Amino acid sequence: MKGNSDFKFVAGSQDNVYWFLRHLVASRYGNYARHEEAQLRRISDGLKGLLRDEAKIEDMCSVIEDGLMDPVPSRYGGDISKRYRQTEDLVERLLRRINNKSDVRDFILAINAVINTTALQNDVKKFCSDEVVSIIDETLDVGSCESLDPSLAYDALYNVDVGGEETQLSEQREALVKYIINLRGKLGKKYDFEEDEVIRIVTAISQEYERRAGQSRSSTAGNVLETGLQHLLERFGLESTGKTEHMGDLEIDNKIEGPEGSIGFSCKRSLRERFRQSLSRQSEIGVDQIWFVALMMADLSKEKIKQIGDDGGRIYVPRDSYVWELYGDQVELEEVLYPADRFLEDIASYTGMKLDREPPD
DNA sequence: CCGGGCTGTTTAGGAAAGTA
DNA sequence: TACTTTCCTAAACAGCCCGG
Repeated sequence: MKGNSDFKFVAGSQDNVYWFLRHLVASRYGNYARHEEAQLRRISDGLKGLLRDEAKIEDMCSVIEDGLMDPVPSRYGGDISKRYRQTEDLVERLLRRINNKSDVRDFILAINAVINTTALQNDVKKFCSDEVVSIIDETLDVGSCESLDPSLAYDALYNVDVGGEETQLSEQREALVKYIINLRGKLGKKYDFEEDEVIRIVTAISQEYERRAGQSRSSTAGNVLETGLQHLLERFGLESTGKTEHMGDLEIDNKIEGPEGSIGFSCKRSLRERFRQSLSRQSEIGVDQIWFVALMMADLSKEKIKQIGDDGGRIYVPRDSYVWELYGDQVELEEVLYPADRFLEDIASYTGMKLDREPPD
């Protein structure tokens, strides 16, 4: 523990690279790798010099501590800055693992790895609005059909979701595989590591990379659906705000205001506990109803559907889903549960707008 | 097995601070 | 004053875990 006690937990060094990576990225330590890449390079160069000169370990630790703290402003708004406190914690966690020269070498390896994998993450081709638009247009058969079919709207969103998942994951994996192949060669030749040491380092990097990559996939998935819904509405000439709105803890992804009614939309892959945020507050956001589009049936319990209905919302599910098969004809759910192929036409009739089925030139 | 309650990393966007 | 940068918070979930 940090503090005055004499007890010190002595960590094993075999997972050094993993922990160094983890700490350099952790948000509780200020996400140092994202904010101070250039400084990490300087620290790494400095340490390499000290290793060559056979400097004392204490001097290397000072270089690490001073180097990490140096670019971080200590005060903010008359108080100690949050980043400064986070960086102090980072230094403490790193230094307790650095006791000899091979720990320093591991730290240098971790700095290189974190800089390289951050670059990989940034360079990976994102599944962006161009791809969303083309998958939706292909599903609707825009270009070859004489009249757009609104019943394909849900299929289009579903295809976007599946395509996004596939694309993003395989791009991220491809980048990692290339990097690891290259690194593995270097670790064997340049550093003379044993095979099991190489594997410990390579898996540390992979494990940490996936932790970050997975989080970012989750982030972009929501955006992809929002983009998809907006494009669908545009294709069928339904004018919408196209932007998410926050009213305190309440969020909707899109909004349509027609002459006869207004709808707030909430697109979700799955419907977890947060959907309640959007409900029973329609008036605050200035819409008559909130409609949900959920792609995954997995956690759509009857209780949840009822709750959406009690708050005057609707949810659209595909006709060939088990949810529709079981609940589709239940009188108590008829005001809340609707088949997905009616989604766009229901929007038009509820808001008093007209669907434009004309394919673009 | 389920659902509630929580993780961590990401992004967006607002407030505060810095600069021309 | 107007613009830019920095700091910080909120919210999302191609998530996670565990008690009843």
